[in-house]
Amino acid sequence: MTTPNKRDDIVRSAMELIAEHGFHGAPMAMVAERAGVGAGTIYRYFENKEILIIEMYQEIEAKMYALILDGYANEAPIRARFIHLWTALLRYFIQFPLDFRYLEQFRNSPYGVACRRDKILGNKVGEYNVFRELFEQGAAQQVVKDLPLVILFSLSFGPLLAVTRDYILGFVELDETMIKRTIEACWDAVKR
Amino acid sequence: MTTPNKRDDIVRSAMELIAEHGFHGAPMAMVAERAGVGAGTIYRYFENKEILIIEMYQEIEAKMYALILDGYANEAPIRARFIHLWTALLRYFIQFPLDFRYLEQFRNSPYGVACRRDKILGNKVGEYNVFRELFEQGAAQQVVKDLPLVILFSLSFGPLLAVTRDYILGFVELDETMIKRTIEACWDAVKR
DNA sequence: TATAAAAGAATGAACGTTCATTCTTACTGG
DNA sequence: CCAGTAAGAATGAACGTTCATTCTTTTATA
Repeated sequence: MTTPNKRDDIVRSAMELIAEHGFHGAPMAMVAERAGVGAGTIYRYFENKEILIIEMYQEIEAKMYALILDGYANEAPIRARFIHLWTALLRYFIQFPLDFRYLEQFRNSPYGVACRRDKILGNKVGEYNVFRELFEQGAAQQVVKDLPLVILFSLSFGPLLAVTRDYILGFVELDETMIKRTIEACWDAVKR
Repeated sequence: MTTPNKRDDIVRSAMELIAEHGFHGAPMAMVAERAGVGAGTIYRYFENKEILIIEMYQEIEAKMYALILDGYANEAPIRARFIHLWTALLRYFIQFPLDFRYLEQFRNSPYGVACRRDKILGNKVGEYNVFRELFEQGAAQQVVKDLPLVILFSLSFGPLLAVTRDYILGFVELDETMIKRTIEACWDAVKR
């Protein structure tokens, strides 16, 4: 009975449980039960829990990039591009809070740290990265602060993620103007 | 054999393990071994693991407040007070990276979220809070952005914590000028 | 010797993973 | 069109391990 969506059921189930209760609050048995499959079935689709976790992250990342790059104008001014990307990101998180919470769990796990270490210290120079490109051009045009790339990332993503977190935890409401002003504050942190 | 520092040994051991490997990477048996005590001994000092975790958080918080309030001038201008507090906080994290990593683990745990929820929604109006006072006065004097308190917190702590995290993970170096410019960028995010 | 403290072996619950088995589907020759 | 059979997807009980906590024994102190 190979329904084509059995894998998707497992992913959705694991995602909900992990986003809400963390990796250790999502035992495979519970993932299986919620997905409506047998415990062993998961292992037909994913070699083990770690691989399930990493593949889920990669799927979210791909989905996220597709969304924020939609309508992105490569030749627009730095500030406009920044506003576009950060706004799209915040909207994405608002629309898919489960994705955000999963990413947060991932970020704070050994997998996430290792992943980030690779990206930063690995010096994948060939690899294309919208964010890096944006900041490098911004530095060249002297419209963003003259600081290391890593710090520019932290200064601009830090507040965005913190606000998103508070919104998703129900600590604050975000209407259109609040979104706009939050993104502008993120820009203020990096603009020269 | 009541050495007076047995409790401290347990706390230090638990702190190191939790900071480095998370709550689930710090089994009680390992905490005991590193502290040089028997597994059962821990339960003479702490009722259970959860209470150990929470008490450790409270100890760090107290230590942190003592440090950042040292030399804090209540009547100084908003910006100067902001710089003082954020700089002291960053220096504290740099000096005690274990404390920072423990706090991060705690923040991302159910304990930490519940704790924060209490502080924000509990409306502990009577409770004194330097940060809230600073932002409220800043808003009154129109030197900080007219945004909800929660968002001002996120905008200013978000980048600080993100940069600290990158420093502690070894992704970036922080000399005196870099510290100064990072704090100023945090200020830029909230200043009007 | 009596009492409190410390130790670490014992316990039971919970976990990720495996595997013998069952069930479903696809394919075959008549 | 229909048995009959092979292939492989799905299952869930069972396993070995790990964990927090408890219990019994040993040790130190008074």
